[in-house]
Amino acid sequence: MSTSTLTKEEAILRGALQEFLEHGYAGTSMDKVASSAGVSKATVYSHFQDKEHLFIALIDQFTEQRMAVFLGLSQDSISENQFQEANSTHELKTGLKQIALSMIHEVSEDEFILPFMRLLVAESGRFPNLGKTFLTHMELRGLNVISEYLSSYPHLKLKDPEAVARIFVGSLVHYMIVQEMLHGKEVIPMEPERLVDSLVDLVVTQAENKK
Amino acid sequence: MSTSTLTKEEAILRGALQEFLEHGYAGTSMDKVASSAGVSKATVYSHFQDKEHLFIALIDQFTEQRMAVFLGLSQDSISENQFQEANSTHELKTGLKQIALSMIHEVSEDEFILPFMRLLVAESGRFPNLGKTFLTHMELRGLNVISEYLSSYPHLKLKDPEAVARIFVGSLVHYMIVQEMLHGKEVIPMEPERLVDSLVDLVVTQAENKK
DNA sequence: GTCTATAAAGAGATAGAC
DNA sequence: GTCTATCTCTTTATAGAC
Repeated sequence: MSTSTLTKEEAILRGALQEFLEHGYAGTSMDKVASSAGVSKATVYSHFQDKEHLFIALIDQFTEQRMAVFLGLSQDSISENQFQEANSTHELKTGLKQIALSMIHEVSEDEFILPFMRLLVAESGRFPNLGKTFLTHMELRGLNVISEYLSSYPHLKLKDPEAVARIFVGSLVHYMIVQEMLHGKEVIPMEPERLVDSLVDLVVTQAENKK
Repeated sequence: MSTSTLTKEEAILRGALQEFLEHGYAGTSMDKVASSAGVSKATVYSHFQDKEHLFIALIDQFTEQRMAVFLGLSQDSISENQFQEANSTHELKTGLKQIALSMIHEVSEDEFILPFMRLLVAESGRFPNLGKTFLTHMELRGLNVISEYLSSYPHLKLKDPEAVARIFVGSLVHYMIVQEMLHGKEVIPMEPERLVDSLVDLVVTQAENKK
């Protein structure tokens, strides 16, 4: 899909994405959005009531897009792991490790995710629905994927798979917030494998011992 | 310490704290800082070069203050738990649970921590030193406290206590980000005890099984 | 140091021509 | 729908009096 086929509205949303992700809500001017989109400011206002509506429309669109991508990915992850259904703890470990590393990989590959999360955290105080929408559409789905994956292994009799899913996802998200968003790589470095190995160990070890 | 004994500079920093925490960096005007501090704008500029320097000075001061409080707290936590040095896994569980719950409690008690973390995440892209300072002065210390606490229990032969400390702290921080900052309480609720119990179980269970 | 007043630039939003 | 030009208010920052 080339730039020349963009409608004005798509161009505006694309320009808005770039500006809002880079400068935040208050730090973004409608002038910059317009010039980044290659249209006039009046055109922006002919498509979107005001700055706030543009912002919300942008976040909604972005969340929806990412959700589609994410759903595709998690489908893949599940089916990749489902043909290994011999359910040894070794395979569970491999599966969990793969899921964790691919989560980390996906975030470092995608140039938009980190600034988007930054914006989400920054503005969910003033725009509470931003956080809620993200959580119900993205986070909850991610938690369910992990939770069901954990529950599907009979050896792993977890008391509370939903809570463990939060721990699993939370450890990884926090790791990325610290390492990437707060520049922890430079001041408190830790290789992804170290975190992931310990995480998978904590979740799976008890199953090994009960064997 | 009453308001009347504040120097102008202290008053400015206090006003700046309120405004920046509530409206973010770009969303805060020097006019509002001045009026919130009860001084004129020119006075603000006589103490601080410009908005950026004021902001950085504020964050540094706040980080230093909190660090002092935090160091006091973690001293307490450690000594509270050190007289229980009979090191049964039951006591380890109790100690970890207490640490986790007091972390969560502390955050919900303190009206400044959440907005501060929001601001930190929001602005550490444009001000990388914000994140780095926070991590070296606060996060790293917190991780070390947990890490040393974990290492101090002989039954718990963790391969990598530092990584486990990240998982421990990360799960809790992520939980608070989701529940409090992104308003997860209202859309994907989960009681603190559920998370903490599972977390402590994951960390300690393997020690129980090796007993 | 501290104030009032103001300069100079940038912001959100709209009018009016095409 | 789309543009240029503009209105109006707010912003950062400073000049000058006390």
